Amino acid sequence: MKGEETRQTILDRAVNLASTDGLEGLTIGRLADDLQMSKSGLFAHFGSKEELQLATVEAARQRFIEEVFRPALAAERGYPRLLAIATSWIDYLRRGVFPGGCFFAAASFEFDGRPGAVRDAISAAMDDWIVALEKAVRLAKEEGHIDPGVDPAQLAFELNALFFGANFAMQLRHDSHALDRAEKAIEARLEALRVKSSRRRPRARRKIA
Amino acid sequence: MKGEETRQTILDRAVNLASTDGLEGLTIGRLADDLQMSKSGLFAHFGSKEELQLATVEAARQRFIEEVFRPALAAERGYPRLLAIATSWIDYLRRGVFPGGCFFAAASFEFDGRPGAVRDAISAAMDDWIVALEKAVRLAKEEGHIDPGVDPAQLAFELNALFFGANFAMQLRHDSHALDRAEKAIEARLEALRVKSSRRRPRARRKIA
DNA sequence: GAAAAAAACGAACGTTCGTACTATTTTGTA
DNA sequence: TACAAAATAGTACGAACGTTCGTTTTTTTC
Repeated sequence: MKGEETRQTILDRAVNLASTDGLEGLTIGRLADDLQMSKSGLFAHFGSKEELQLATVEAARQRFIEEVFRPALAAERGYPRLLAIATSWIDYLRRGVFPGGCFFAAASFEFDGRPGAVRDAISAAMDDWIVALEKAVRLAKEEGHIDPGVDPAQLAFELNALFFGANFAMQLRHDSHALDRAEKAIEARLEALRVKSSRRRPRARRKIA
Repeated sequence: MKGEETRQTILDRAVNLASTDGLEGLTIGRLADDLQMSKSGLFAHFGSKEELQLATVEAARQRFIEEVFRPALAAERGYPRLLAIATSWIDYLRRGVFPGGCFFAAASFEFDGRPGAVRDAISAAMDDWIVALEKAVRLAKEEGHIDPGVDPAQLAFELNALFFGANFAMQLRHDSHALDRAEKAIEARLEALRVKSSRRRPRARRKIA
């Protein structure tokens, strides 16, 4: 059982390293040096560079879910949860959960041009995330909390774009207002769609444009 | 004068390669093979990998200005030009000016975690771009075309975020609606800020929040 | 068209990459 | 505590990395 423990330690470090230097910049030799273990010993845990990368993506996914998604699920379904997810994302960047900013933002832009299993894994993870965002929007609609005319895919697209914009402004430009700007934009966008009615309208049906 | 010509050929190819594989993934050997010239012959043009990367960033910047910014300057100052810049960006992605999507989106996320001259160059280029966006917003305000309460930095941030979001959805997710969504979001955002008055109000003064 | 300058080449350097083997140490269990 | 199994280390490999150097080819200039 020692193996699994070591594996987790390796992946923890790998995720951090990859978030700053990229999944390609993540190298077995450097990772081993960093953890003060032998290249071959580390290598044996994964069998190939690609497997290490895949495991790293999965580990990052777990961390992301734990740090961003799970906490937001505590908020009650509908508008509160939608807002909670968005602010949770901003907060996750603020807390510096990954030292290089958002792991998946970096990974997405690094691998969007190359084929292969790693790219597929990143793509699948991001699909899950976007779908989760869309679902949150849909639930808010069904609860009658937001304008029934809202297109979940469109709103999810815009929210996700603001996340990337925040990551960019913070990490590359060191813009200290980056998170404030993103928060402001998100809140304005969501607030504008909000239905003020005190009457609940669950099961609202309407085909979106 | 043959040298300069070759240099340009190299950089053209380098920019394309880097837009898909990244500036670190761009390797002198592969680039030389690609152009059917010797590693050393190519190398001599730049003297170091870093200089090649810097020259590549600069070449990409020229291309970006030529393909995105310059055409938009044809639109008359104020709201039309602001909208032109935004739609020009979308169109530049649609035309596939860089084979791997937006060069600067990729470069920004690749280098936002590493120090050095290359990162600085990318950062400077993006600064110019953001400042240009802000200026377009400011001019639209001064022309009285949009709500005088608009914060140029905030709006530039949001527009840029939508660009990145479009690039992400298109390149990684192969979402065929990516550009439509971005366009829709941009137009909605700008249209909402628009001042419908037929009366021109140049020199509108108002401190923004 | 000869001489000078610039550009491109080919081979080799030392280093690091991912990976393959075998040996050694550590761990869990009978 | 002995023994099997699992985990880690050590060594070596071929390939590719960025870089250097001396030579050859091409271009420019007089």
